[in-house]
Amino acid sequence: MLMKPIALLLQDPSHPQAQVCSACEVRRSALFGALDAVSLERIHDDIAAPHLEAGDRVYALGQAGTALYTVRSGIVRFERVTAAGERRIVRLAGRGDLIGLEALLHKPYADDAVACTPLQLCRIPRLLVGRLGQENEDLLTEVMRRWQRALEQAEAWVAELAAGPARRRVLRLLMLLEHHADLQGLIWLPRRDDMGAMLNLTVETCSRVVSQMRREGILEILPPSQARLDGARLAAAAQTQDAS
Amino acid sequence: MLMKPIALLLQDPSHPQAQVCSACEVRRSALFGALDAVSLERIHDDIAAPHLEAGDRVYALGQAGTALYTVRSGIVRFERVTAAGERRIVRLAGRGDLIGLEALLHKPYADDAVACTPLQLCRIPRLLVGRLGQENEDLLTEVMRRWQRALEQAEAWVAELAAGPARRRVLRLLMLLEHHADLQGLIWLPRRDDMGAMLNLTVETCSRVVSQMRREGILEILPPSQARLDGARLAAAAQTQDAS
DNA sequence: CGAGCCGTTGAGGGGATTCAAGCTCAGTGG
DNA sequence: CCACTGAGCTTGAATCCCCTCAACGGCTCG
Repeated sequence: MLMKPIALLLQDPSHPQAQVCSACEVRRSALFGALDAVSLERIHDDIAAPHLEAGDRVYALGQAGTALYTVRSGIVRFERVTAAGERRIVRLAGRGDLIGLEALLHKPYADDAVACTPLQLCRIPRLLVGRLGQENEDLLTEVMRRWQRALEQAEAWVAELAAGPARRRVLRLLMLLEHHADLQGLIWLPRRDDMGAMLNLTVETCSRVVSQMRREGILEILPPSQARLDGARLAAAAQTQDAS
Repeated sequence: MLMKPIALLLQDPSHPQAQVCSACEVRRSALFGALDAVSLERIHDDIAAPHLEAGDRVYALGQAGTALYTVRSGIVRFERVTAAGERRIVRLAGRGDLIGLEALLHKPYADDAVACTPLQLCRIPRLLVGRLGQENEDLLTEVMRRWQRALEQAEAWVAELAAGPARRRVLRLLMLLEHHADLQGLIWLPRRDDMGAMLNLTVETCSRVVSQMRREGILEILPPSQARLDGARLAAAAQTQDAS
């Protein structure tokens, strides 16, 4: 059978998902960046692209997961309730990240995954990855890369965000959020209680520290839930903080 | 070619490592538990079984890793230095755990890995896993399972050990160490400064809390660096702590 | 316009840190 | 044999940072 040229294939209206995938701005960094166009063709029908609002839940802890998700835009937080009954946010995922990997292992999800901002996802059924993985070595390597990435982020969270004085924790969080800034250079500024759940601080302390930084010109608050950072002052403040 | 019976194969003195592997007490839970005896035969020559003392380093952050390790006995800690220059322990690994997974991806190690107790390891060259992985689907699944396990442990660390009052953090740490208890029911009791690096507390605070728990009969300190836990009192103390 | 959510600010108290001193114990050498 | 030493652990006292409790303001929405 003759194979169509890739350009035509990806514009074929009989493969509506083809256009989404080929146009996907995160394809280079996304899971299926490891696939060639021919492999890509076969998967279009299986992928949905749900859209969520801030606060919506992607999946729930304990749920028997049958899919993973690529984050095309927006930020996802992973949270769980501690043995002491407190809500804690243990990690964030952003554009290009692959979440819900545990579904591949037929394990229930290990956390609640919640949208922090409006969210564009690609829903990838577990079986699809299993099928492709048998033929395509690179795909499995790519999956393992994502696992390692998540692990490193979780460890960095322990080291950088869970320790030190309140001001330093907030500074480090802002530096992390800076990496998820949108095209206009705006960051998502979490609600104070979410900050608290991330940094292990109270709402009041978060509010005080953020307000202080606003007065110092480190950030400019732009409702709703956004802010513009002054990178230079932020870096300077972090420097000062770490020196002490 | 005729295959030898497994029992003979594994006792074959021409495969000295065969005896170690077949007798390995962690084989059921170890990486190569996914392999059959025939596959197992081929790998013996490639595996070394180093022995380390407490304080020795398994590998260093940034090192270009060419091997992963199975922990046959003992406890390993993963530590890194924060941007603020403080040493932080971000995770532990114990018997049956597979460490240094990032070597599979040709990435440098993400942390320092240090022996907390005398340590028996199996050193598994990266190339060996790559070779076996191409033939054996289950092996790769098993590797991914380890990755997920490490991720869940890191997230649990954030949620349970990095938050709450000092007494609760120490209680939770003891409950974690309880899972790594040896045959006599003794746990590894970290030095106070290591506890501090795990729980984000000062040496003095750790000392005060541990001493208090010793007076309460929750634990009995047995130098060097060991202790016997009173499981019931520990659980009761944790219960009380979480209720508040 | 009142209700409710979210953020902010103040005052007071508490738990961890800081600073400091003394303790135990193993190793060393006179 | 024992004084000496240093590392690790413990304890005390003072300080400080964050938490708790409380009140208030801005905003959205019914």
